[in-house]
Amino acid sequence: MDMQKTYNPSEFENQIYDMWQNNGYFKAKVNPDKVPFTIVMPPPNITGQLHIGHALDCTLQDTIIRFKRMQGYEALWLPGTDHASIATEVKIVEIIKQEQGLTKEQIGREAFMKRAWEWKEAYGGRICEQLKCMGASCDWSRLAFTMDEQRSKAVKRVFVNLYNKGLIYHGKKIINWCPTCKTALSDAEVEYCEEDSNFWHLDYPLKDGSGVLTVATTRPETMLGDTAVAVNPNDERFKSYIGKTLILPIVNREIPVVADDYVALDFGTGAVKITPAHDPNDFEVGLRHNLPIIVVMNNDGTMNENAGKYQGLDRFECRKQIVKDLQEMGVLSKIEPHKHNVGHCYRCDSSVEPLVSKQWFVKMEGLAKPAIAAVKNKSIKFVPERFSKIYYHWMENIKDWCISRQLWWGHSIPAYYCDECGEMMVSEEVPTTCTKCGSTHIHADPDVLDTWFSSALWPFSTLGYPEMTEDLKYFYPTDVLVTGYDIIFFWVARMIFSGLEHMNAIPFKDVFIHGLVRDDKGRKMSKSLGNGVDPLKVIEEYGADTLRFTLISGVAAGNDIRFSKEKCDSSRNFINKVWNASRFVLMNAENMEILPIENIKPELKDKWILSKLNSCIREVTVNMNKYELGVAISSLHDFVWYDFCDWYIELCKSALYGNDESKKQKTVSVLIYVLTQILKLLHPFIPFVTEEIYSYLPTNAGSIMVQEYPKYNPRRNYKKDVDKMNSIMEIIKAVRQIKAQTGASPSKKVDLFVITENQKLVNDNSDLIKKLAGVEQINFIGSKEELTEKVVTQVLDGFELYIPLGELVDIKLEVERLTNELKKTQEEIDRANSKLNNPGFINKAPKDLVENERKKLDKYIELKQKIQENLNDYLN
RNA sequence: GGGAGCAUAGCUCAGUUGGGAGAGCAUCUGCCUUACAAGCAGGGGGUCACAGGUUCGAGCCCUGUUGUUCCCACCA
Repeated sequence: MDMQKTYNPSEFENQIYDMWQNNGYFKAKVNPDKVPFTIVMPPPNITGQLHIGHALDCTLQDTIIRFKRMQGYEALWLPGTDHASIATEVKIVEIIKQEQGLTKEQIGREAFMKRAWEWKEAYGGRICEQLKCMGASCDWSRLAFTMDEQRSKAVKRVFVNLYNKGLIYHGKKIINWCPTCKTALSDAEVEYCEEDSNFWHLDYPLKDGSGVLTVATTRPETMLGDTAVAVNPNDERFKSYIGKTLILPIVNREIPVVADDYVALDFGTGAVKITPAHDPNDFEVGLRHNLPIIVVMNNDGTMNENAGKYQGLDRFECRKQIVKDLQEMGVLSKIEPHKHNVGHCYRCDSSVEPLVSKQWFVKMEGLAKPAIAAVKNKSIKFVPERFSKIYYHWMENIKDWCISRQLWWGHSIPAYYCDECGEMMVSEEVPTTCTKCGSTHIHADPDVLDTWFSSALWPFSTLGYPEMTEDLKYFYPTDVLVTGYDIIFFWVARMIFSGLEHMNAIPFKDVFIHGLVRDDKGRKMSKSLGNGVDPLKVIEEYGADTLRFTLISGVAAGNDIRFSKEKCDSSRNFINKVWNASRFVLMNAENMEILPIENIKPELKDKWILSKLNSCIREVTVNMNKYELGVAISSLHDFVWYDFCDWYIELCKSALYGNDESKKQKTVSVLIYVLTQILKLLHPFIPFVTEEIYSYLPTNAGSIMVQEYPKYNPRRNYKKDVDKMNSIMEIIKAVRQIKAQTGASPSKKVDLFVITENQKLVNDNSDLIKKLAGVEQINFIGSKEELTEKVVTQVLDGFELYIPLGELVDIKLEVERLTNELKKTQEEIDRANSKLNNPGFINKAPKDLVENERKKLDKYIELKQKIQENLNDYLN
């Protein structure tokens, strides 16, 4: 026994991780004799540092995969990282600026990519090393990267297939444009937030001089691109205006008044300026009325040549200037404060401009249908179920997905153009000659793909797609996807339709959704608040097991959890408890031959703990299968601490400290058995400390992580013995309670007089009662009359206890205690009576329940009578 | 505007087919009992947000109300 006296995780966590890895325990392979269980890791960004959210994600997945591995599945947890197009590009741009003082355009695309790859090689693996500190048991030999060669093949194949099926198209549409990142964004990448602004009312004069039409706008600078004003065809106020011509102020362009249902009668002025190039709705109106599209902004958010004298001004600068000019011209008739939603780039937070631009799109309608059906028909299950609603809503209202990005870091779009005839070619291989005119002057599409385009293929691209490999056949579909609710749209939904489209099979069976980790006050962790918790710091201070335990204890599917130092403390205390209990068992097991549990005839207390262990196993297993990790771990916590440590170990002490060697051997053997089961049960949650302790067990069979997980054994429920043991425990508790209430020292040995019909039970377990309750002698009496001393009384079900306490017996206190007991008992009787006197209950409630209630009533009536007798004795 | 979650002890939260309200932390009392003071024993503390309804019986199911958090949505 060379376990350290105190639990000190930093002394063994790293070595244990290396040991696991060196033994290849994380590796999974095609194994026809086993059932596969697969999780693909949501790939963290290469730019990312491990944060508490990763830590939660990682802990949940690792706990599940370790559980399944121990249950005998061929468990694969496949890790990888994401190239994170925008985030990484921003980072590299910064680096180049710092290193060389240059912009990306200045250093050029080739040099930029070279630098980016260098950075990826140097730092892209950081997060993996950090995951290892968490104990992540992923198969690192399969580490994938969304932009490596294999994944690039998958992306090309998918793009070309979709294109050939007509599901990808190149077209000029209105998209979300980030002027800072200078790229198009998908709808999902835009975050809306309410901002205070104004409604500027502008008077557009009629060409015929007969008056003005007033429009209201929140973005006056876009008026430079107006090509019409729309009114509702049913709006009596404006019927006469329809078809007339207005003169657009400043620009002096003639624009028509058109009628369109889109215009609401009861909002704004009832007349809407139409800027097809800069507003999604206006774009639609423009299409319906064949309006010209005039783009007035550059890619960086400055005004372009179509903006006339405003050319070169930033869009917000231009807004101020135009408002001022319009005001001076007398066109601005009203400024009304107005709150409205403004879209922001999810990466850089600058406000997004809707812009007409030529981009690549995925046609969503056909892809969405089977993806919806897969969840509807329960092929894929969301846990908790309510997230399927969110999924449906998004999928049912989905618009075409803009997948091209005007960035450099990412998958190139496999489209090529002939310089001479302009023919477009889409293929996996780079074409050398134009398929139409035979020219060899060909250039590639400059755009890259949305990062999520490659992430969407993750469950199969990581397993060998586009080749139908053995891995792919065996491990796909994967079993569960574990992720936060924040990326259901970005990722989960897209994986589902991609899997169905390209693999013709769902990518995973379950989607286990977890929430956000918040700080101790329930606030989101953020850089600006400075309330972020660095998981690596927590590991340093408490160890990875404590961090894992803390994260899982709070978790209920889909709910956010709060993280606090206090929770870490209590988790650490629990692990410390396990550590010390193990140490105690091992100390007693020294130089002792351990008997196999099958060869031991269990005593009452053994049957009790084995039954409790058995129900704990059931609880844990049932809840793990429901992804209720928080409930599972709390069952374990309670069993280990209360049943095993507080009771069972204490119950064993009289045997351990006695002289009967065979009894001692038997006791130690049961202790070792139960401890071993506990360690195995705990291992998926707190892998390091359980491995460390397991290695000290005389009976250890190698590494705990490859042992079989405990199974529920229906034959090991000793119900009657559990009841008997409970009676003994009740007696012990009663004596302790009496001591505490009378102020007797806990260490004071007392004599116990018992009236019972079950003397044998008490006799057989007298050593336990003596040891745990601090009792000197147990005497059986027939009636209270036999007692000569002043006593304190406690009436239990089947046992009347009397303890002579000499001068500590305070009659007044006793009367008070017994009166109180009497009151409680009477309450129970009343409660039972009110139920049993209710004909509805008697007739409609289940029979056993009614029967139970009757038994309780009888029991309490008897108890009451005895308490009353005792009370009367004191009163006399 | 639509949808979802949450509301239970001082604090953080469990409570899964409806059948006597639970844990951790905090608090109070007493214990250094040779695994553990990061501990042990004993205790106090709750109209389960509010109002109705279904039921013999509701923290749990239904309806409404209030408070709160979040998601979605083009109202210029």
